[in-house]
Parts: sequence; structure tokens; C-alpha cells
Amino acid sequence: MSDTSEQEQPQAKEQPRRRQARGERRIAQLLEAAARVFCTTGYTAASTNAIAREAGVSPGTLYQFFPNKEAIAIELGDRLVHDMRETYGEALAPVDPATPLEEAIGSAIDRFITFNTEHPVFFALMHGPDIPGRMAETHDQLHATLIGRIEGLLASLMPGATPADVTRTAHICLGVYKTGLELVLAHEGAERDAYVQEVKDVLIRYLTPLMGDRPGRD
Amino acid sequence: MSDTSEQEQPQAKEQPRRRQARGERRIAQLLEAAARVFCTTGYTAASTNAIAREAGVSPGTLYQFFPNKEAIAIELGDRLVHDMRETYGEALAPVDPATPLEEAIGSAIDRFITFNTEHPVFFALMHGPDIPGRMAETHDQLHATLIGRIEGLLASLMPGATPADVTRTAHICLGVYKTGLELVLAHEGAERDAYVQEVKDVLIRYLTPLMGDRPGRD
DNA sequence: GACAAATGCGAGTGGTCGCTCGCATTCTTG
DNA sequence: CAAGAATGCGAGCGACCACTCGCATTTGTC
Repeated sequence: MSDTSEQEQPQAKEQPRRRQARGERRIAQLLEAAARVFCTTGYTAASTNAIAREAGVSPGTLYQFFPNKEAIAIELGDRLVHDMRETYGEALAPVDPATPLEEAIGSAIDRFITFNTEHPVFFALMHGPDIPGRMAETHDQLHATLIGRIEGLLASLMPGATPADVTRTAHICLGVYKTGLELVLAHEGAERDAYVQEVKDVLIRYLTPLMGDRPGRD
Repeated sequence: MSDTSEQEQPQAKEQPRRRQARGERRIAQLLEAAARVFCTTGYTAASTNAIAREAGVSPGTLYQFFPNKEAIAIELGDRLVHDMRETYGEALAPVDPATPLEEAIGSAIDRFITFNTEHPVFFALMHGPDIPGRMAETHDQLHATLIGRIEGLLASLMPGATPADVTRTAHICLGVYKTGLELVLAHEGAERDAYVQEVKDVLIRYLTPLMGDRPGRD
């Protein structure tokens, strides 16, 4: 019971693993291979042997660096979330309340869609239906962070709304974005751009009537 | 190809299976059990042994009536689509072009959400990421039908739009509905109703500015 | 009741997959 | 260079799963 199986013990008993440069390279190699396999087949259908093969490595070597299949997805997910926070800041796309709604929505959508097109695994791991337990935690955490951020933005724009209203609206916005992302990723070139614009329009038209008098409009 | 797998063959060569009433009952029983298991675990993770157990039947009995696991999902899906068409008509929620937009959207959303709350498997089988090949066909067929219906509705409301614009708008609408459905199913009671209203609002506010002069508004 | 067909059972089969183990090779460190 | 640690290999183990087979029981028909 209560076995969280973390490698953080006050006693330095659990860290005889001195990693060599070769090992770090292998890990990166394996994670890239895993990303490709997860993208094409999804998490559950991806076999560890397939990941090892994709990385040009034997199954045994894979298990030299990862204790099990789930750990690969977790490490990949953690690195993605880390990259995301590093790229967009800890607060995830902070917005000045004075910016016009169109601009705020536009830049937020652009940021997240860019991130997703550059890291297709992110979508596969986060929105896949067959993600492992610990992965779901990472997802839920990110989800909660985003909802919180959106709530913060909306609260200042929806004067007469209850907290429940704000939360509900935030969930709708995130859901619309999520669906839009799916459609955007399914198209390319000009059509993709057109879909991006549609998603922005949906959100702008949805949110505009909710706001009271806009501060600093002129 | 062109194997519709119906039990209607001119040559009586393929139908030595004279089904007894008991058999039909078992089939219904198995499909109900499969629906429950698919709902809780999804298609891929659902084991045929678990379905048989849920139905209070041995694995062998299951395979007396279904050639393989996929056939269970296909039969279930076909029956759901059949029910849907029977409930809402072949055209799937036809709308009089003279009805106001709010009313048209409202009734369509209500219909589909009701169907989904009454048949939770539908969502699990259609939006699950791990659906089998033939199941995807059923889904794509239904998807195309719905897109076509929405396009028909939008075409008369978007005077100056190209066909590509109409198609894109239709996909956005269906996507918004899909996301909304997810959120609606995740809540209950008054909160669920509130989400239903939000989804309707999103669509109404998205579509209203697209229309030119409304015909028959007087 | 007699016979065949339909139904029912559950241990068993073949295949896949996550993961391990023993051993070889390469690197670091003194 | 020597010793030990880190890395690398791939056959193979155990578990699980879709599916089968031989046989028992029930049902429809004459």
C-alpha cells in the first residue's frame, strides 16, 4: 500500500544510476520513436517492441531506461507539458485584460494550435481515449490549469455572472477549442487557416454578448 | 464486396441457421451486456469473456451467435443507427426552412442529446478512438449524412457562401455539437440543462451573423 | 418417443504483448 | 590496463485474449 514508487527518498539509497551521455541519447531516441508510434497507433495499440524497433534498439535496451510502457508515455507527456510552459510561460498564455477580445482569443488560439501542429504527439496522448492512469493525471492537471486561466479571463468580462456560469463558459470555450483543433489538424494549407479563423469566430461570437460594457474599447 | 451481410439470399445455401426464440433472446441479452461493457471499458479493452460473463453465459455460447468480437459492435451499431433513423426519420431531424434558427437548432440539439442520453453506448462506439474497421464505416456514413443535412440547411441561410464555406461551417457546427454532447453527458440535472442551453447559444451566435436577410421573418 | 438441429458449456489453443534474464560489449575511473 | 558499471542484445516467460472443439442439454418436428 501507499507505494508511490517515486525515486525521491531523503536517503540516497535509490540513485546508483549514473547515466552516461550515450544513455541520455538513447532516452531521447526512444522518446522520439515512441512519439512517432503513439501518433500513428495510439497508446494502447503501441507495443513496446514496436517502439524499440522504431528506435533501432532491442526490447531489453528499452527497459534499461524505462521501467514499463506507461513510464514512456508519462516521461513524454511531462516533457511536452514542460516545453509548453517554457514556451508560453508558467501561466500559459497570459493576457492583458485591456487587450480587445478578438486579439486575446486570436493570439491564444494561434499559440496553442501552433504548439499542437509542432508536437502532434501531444494531441494523441492528451485526447486519446486509452491513456494510462498517471497520464490522465497530467492531462487533468493541465486541463484544470487552462480552465482556471480562462475563468480568470472571463470573470473580468462577465460582470453579472455567478462562478458556476463562469466555469461553465470556460468549459464550453475549451471544448470548442478542442474540437476546432481536431478539425484544424485534419486539414492543411489554406483550408487549415480557414478553420482556424472559424474557431476564433465561434469563440468571439459566443463571448461577445456575454460581456457587459467593454472597458477601454476606444 | 457489396456484402451487406443481410439474411436475404435468393439461394438458400447460406442459411441453415434456423434460429429459435431462445436464440433471439440470447442475442438481445448479449448485445445488452456488450453495451454495458463497451460503455464502461470501451471497445478494445472489452474482452469477449467479460461480455459473456456479463450476460451470464459461457464464451462458447457467445460465439454461437457472433462470428467474432467486431461483429458484436457492428450489430450493436447497426441497431442503434436503425433506432435513430426510426425515431427521427430517414432524413434525421428534417427542418422546415421557414422555422426560426433558434427553434431549428434547439429542437435538433434536443433530439440528438436525448438519443445519446438514452443510448450511452452510441457515444462510446461512435466517438471511441479504438473502434474497429467496419464500425468506422458506419460512423463515417452517419457523419456524412449529418454533414449533408447541415449543409442543406446552411446553404439556404448563407446566400453568398461558396460550397467550401458551407461544408466548413457544417463541420464546425457538428464539432461544436459533439464537444457539447461530451460536456452535457458529464453533468446531470440542472447543470446538464444549462450546458444544453450553452451549446445552443454557441451555435446560434455563430450562425446568426452568417445569414443574409432572413426569409419569412415578418 | 425418436431424431436432428439448435443451444449451451468451459477447458484448451494459438498468438500477441509486456517484460525479464543471462550474457556480451562499451565506457569510466583509478 | 584492470575492474566495475552502464549499455546493449534477443530469446523466452507468463499473462491475457480472441476464438475453437468436443460433448452435454434443450427444443422443434414427425
